[in-house]
Amino acid sequence: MNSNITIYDVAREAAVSMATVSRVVNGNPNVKPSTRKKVQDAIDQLGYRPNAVARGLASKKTTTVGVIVPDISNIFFADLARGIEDVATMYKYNIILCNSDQNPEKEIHLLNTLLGKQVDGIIFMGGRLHEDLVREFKTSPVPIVLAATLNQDYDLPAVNIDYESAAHDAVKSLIDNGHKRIGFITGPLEQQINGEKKFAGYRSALEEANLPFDEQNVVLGNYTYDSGMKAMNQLLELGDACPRAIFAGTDEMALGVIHALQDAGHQVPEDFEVIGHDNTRLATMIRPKLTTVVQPMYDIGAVSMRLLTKILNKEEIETNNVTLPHRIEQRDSTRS
Amino acid sequence: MNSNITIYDVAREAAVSMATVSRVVNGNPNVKPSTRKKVQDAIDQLGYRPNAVARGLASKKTTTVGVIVPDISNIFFADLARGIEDVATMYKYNIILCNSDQNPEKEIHLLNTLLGKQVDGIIFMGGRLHEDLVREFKTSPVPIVLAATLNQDYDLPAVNIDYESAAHDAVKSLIDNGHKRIGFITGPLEQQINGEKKFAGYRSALEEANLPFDEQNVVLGNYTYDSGMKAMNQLLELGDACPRAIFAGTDEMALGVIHALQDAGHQVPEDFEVIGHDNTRLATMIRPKLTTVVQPMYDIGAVSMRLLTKILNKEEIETNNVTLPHRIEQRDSTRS
DNA sequence: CCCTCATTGTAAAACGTTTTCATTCGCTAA
DNA sequence: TTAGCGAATGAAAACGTTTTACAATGAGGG
Repeated sequence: MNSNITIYDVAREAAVSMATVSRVVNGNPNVKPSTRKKVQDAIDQLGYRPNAVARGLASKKTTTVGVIVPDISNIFFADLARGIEDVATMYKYNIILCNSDQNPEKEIHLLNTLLGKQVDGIIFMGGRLHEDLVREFKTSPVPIVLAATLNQDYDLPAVNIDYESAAHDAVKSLIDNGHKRIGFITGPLEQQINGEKKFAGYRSALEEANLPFDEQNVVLGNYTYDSGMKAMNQLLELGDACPRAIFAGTDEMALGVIHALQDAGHQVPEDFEVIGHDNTRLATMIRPKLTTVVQPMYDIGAVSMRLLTKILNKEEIETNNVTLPHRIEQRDSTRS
Repeated sequence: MNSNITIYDVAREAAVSMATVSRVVNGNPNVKPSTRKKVQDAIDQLGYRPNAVARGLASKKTTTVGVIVPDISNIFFADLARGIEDVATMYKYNIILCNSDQNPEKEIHLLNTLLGKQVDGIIFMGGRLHEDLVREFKTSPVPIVLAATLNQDYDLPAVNIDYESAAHDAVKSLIDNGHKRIGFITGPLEQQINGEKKFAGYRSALEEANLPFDEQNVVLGNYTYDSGMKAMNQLLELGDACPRAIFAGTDEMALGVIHALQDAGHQVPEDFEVIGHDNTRLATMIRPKLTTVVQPMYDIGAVSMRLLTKILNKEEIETNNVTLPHRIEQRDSTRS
């Protein structure tokens, strides 16, 4: 257990060279079984624990990957992180976790810190990729994969779902239920996923059904419960023109929407239908249970990490840009 | 930006020795301003980025701490992690995050992995401390602090709230509202916090009010929403003997309780009063909003990390065992 | 003008591994 | 018997820092 036992002590104890000890520790097959045993015994007896830092210096591999997320206390990113961690563990990697708060300067700073720590790779998640960041990514000495994050040119490894088509499907399901006016509560438009993809999906579904686009049906939030409530209340002020079907960009906002409606004396789904996005655990913790687009965050995390290991192991890779399937989970906040 | 620039390259570029470069990088004052500038220029021009692994080997400090939590995807631990990370950043540490799933073998394995990686310290959270683990903790070469985790002998650094008194207060508030029978839905009793502390608080509040303890009013759950529903439904089967006031061990279970009641056609707080524990974000995402004991997870994380830095810096420490204040947040699931 | 001492810089030894290359050993085949 | 060969082992050089011990330089006091 003592931590000042070095490979050299083991070598002396087992009467071999440190190279041989190293071979045993690393499972190198070129060791005679009898010496292997001798060394293993010495290791057990001394309680030797290899120093990963020294190992990292000598081998230039740290078996550690950096993970940058906006905010781990958000259930959404926490799920992602768990997916990453699980497959990291599977491949014997550890995770250095960092919160960026979506702050571009902090993102760059964190990237540099991680590179300084010689991580073997990085998984990044953020709403918007500042061009400085992309430049740094492209010159990075270690591979970087984007999780649930789009980059303009699709030239970085990334794992996403098809946000446009997901939004399209959600809005279409509302239209199919007979709605002519659909409310859309989304996150900041400068984030590509909201501003381009989800928004495009919303519009294309309207167009497809020959419904007019009306700017006042679109309200911006910041992903939170409160912003969802606020957005819905704003919509409610439209009076008769208020859409009776709402597509919210996150589950948390959808909960806010539902509660805003209930607080105003409306029934969901009888008077208003609402559909969320992400399928976090929250979705089943509300009455009525929330119909939502499932974005499999855990899977995105897991697949991102798997993709990273493939790159690290130089395995054959079909595509750098993987798109995971989405679907709509029908629950009780919409009429089926 | 190139990562194969070493301190030696900088030294050559600036025409000084590597020791001087090291001094500049580490802010050692014994460097003439003019040389400092010369070195800094070389660093900037070459895009030198110190290798933290080499630094760690030479200095025996990695500015990295390990964090072991049961499951980061649980909103509760995620909050804790954020608290830890924030003050870690403040003190220039990074976090290696690990999920233990409360599995004793995994906990020991993770501990050893972290020690192998030469972390400067560890923050641990887990429901139950297996004695093997405690033994390892006590012989650890680096300091370990427990976050929201009790250990039998209170001889390890730890940050908690007074769970017994918190539970007592919660139950008492229910009694003060006129209830004679109080339901208690808690987590696994082998976890000290549930089995000893919260339970003791529950009983002492009853005793204080001269109310009888009735075993059938206590139901075990596993912290989740579903287990909360199930537990409440079990209580409901008591018919007329069913307690009309419930103290749930976590917010998530409390949500389950409320929904179980509502699904059965009861009104909260008119027919039943419910009080939760933790004050996670969930508490305000339900109707009625949840009255709950606030256990400040973010603060516990932050204070744990601060305590760890104090130990690492050998700062003066009042007490190894800090108890943070708790309080009850009155909302709408109880009558005030 | 010499001596001493503080200041600044240098050289080199850690730190604990992995890895390269050479060497030894034990056999087999000639 | 011995040359030849592959497998097993060892010696020592990296890896990129920090740190220690010391040398050189320069300033100030006598």
